[in-house]
Amino acid sequence: MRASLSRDLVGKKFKSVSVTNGRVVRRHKTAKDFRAMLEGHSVRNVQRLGKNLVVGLDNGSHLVIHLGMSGQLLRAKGPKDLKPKHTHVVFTFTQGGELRYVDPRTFGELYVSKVPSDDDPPVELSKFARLSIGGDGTALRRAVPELAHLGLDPFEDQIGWDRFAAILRSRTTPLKAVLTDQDIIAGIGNIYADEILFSAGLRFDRSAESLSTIEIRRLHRAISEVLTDAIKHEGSTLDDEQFVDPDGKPGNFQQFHQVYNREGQPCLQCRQTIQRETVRGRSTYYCEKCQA
DNA sequence: CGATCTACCTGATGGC
DNA sequence: TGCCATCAGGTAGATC
Repeated sequence: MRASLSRDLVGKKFKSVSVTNGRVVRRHKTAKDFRAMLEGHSVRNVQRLGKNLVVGLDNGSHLVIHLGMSGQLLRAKGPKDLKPKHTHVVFTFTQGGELRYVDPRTFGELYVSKVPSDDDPPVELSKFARLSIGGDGTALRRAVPELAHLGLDPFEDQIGWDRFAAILRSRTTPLKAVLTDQDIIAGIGNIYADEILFSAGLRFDRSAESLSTIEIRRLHRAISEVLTDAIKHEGSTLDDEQFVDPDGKPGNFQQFHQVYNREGQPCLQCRQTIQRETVRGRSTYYCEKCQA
């Protein structure tokens, strides 16, 4: 998503922004306020931190977009292109073309983070983000304080497996809860948590502190490996075709899922039947033979 | 402090 | 045909 938007948006200027469902800009007092912070400004870059897309503007402010469960960003040629149901925001560019935000469940949101000012108190990084030893994540958090609470981003922050070990050692929480806690590691959701745990050969309900050094290194490796693969195959689109890129194109990584959405099917490693369990209201898929 | 629950929404699907 | 329950990529904020 980030790469596709970057190719498309950099250098374009927001001509007008229309908001037809104020809920998706709920951080702003009014939709008008949101519009005013964008109109007349051009896009400098498109970055990402965790699950947030961060569109940098020419005045130093940032448009942040989180797709939630059902959000889509879709390119359109112009206003005569048929608008999908649940189109809540339309960005029109002076160079022509539109970008629409579509979101049936409205769990996603968009907001413009103010230009950082010198009189602002210094941004307080999250406990885990402070462990980063490099990357662009820290600069991004300072530029967008709303994202400072996020934990380590597997690509935007650098962290060795030894520091990763320190994060796990301090917690009795089940592994899956650690992986999906955005304030610890940013960017992993329900699908990728299950795929990462399978790749690492670890059960979702193992206590984080119970991992041996070898297991910690396997998990550390699995996080980058699974996410790198998923990005290479442009993400996971399930049967309802909800996740699509800005051209409406679905991803392909679902074809490579080892466990997610494969209840009752044979494990691709050992032929054992994949199990599904509901944990805190969400599905968890795993192989009881490959994951210990 | 950390861990856990709830509410926020619409739509698809399946049983009766 | 309708009615009801269940499930779906997420997380802020309340509460334990």
